[in-house]
Amino acid sequence: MKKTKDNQVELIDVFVGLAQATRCCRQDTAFCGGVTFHQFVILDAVAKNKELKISDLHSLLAVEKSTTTRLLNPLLAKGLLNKAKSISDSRAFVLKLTKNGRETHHRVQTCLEDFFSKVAGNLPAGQQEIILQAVQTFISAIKNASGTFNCCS
Amino acid sequence: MKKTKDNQVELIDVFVGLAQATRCCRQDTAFCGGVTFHQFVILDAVAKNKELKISDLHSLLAVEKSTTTRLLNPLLAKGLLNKAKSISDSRAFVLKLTKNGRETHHRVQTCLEDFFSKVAGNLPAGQQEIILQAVQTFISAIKNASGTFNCCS
DNA sequence: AAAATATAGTTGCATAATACAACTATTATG
DNA sequence: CATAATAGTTGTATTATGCAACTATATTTT
Repeated sequence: MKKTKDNQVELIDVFVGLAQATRCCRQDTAFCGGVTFHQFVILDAVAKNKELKISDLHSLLAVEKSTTTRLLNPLLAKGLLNKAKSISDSRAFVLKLTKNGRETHHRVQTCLEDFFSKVAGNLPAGQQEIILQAVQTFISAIKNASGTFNCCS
Repeated sequence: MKKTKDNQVELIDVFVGLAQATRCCRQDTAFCGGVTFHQFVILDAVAKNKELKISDLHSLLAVEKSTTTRLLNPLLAKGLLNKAKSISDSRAFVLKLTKNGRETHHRVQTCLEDFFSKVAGNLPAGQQEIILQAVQTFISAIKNASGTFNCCS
């Protein structure tokens, strides 16, 4: 029982800490170069995948499909992305970076490098990999727990 | 250069993973027992601290003070918390749990124990502590990086 | 002590994110 | 072919959020 209690106490602190730390990725705040975190995630996904469909973004962003539509809108309006009907499935749309979008993506990526270098530099030397792997393991644990439990639904 | 690039690639994935995993703590979604994550954090902070002032919550929640006011409102309206002028500083208010608030806090805590047990159970046996410490280290690294860099402001 | 400054908290305002439900169009399955 | 499933959009309502302006009180400076 003590053990469980301890786990809980630590875990709530970890969750609070995560909420505090990830505030820098908050949606409405410009992350880098006038682009929000979600917007960069979208640009980056499109940059890394040819033929990325809108439906691929739902799980990446972990939002409802209507939210994906609305997160996409400003990027389309700013002319950073193009939407074209998929040839293999005419319900779907394929996303591409425009020239402007490629430039923006590159610019923001450079900006992020600075931030990520700082984060990495704040980790104990020689332990970066171990720590990042531990964080990934923790992320998986949360996802699996949410899956079966749907996070206290 | 390669190293930096690798760090960035991994870090963006970690940040995306965090955004996905912490979606279960999203503000507007009931976390446990009809209470959102932030609401639980508030209840928990009040439960653990006598004489907790509203201003103590700003940093805990990592939000602007006006947002604290507004996150508090539903809890006050539901009669889970009491607000009383501090005797030591009559600008400030001290928060207390009501009877109802104590019951709710206890109920939600029990609900969270289930979730946290599942999370802990998904971590490799014998490595829970190490992993949680690594996550805490990572959180600190982000916070420090945001501090000097204010997250790409 | 008076004046200037800082802090605690609230409210007006505007905006972003978000989900759910209902809808259209298309594809897949019985 | 009929039914069900999927891709995506839009209407609607709610929550979260920050900034700026404001009141009231406390602290610091002169």
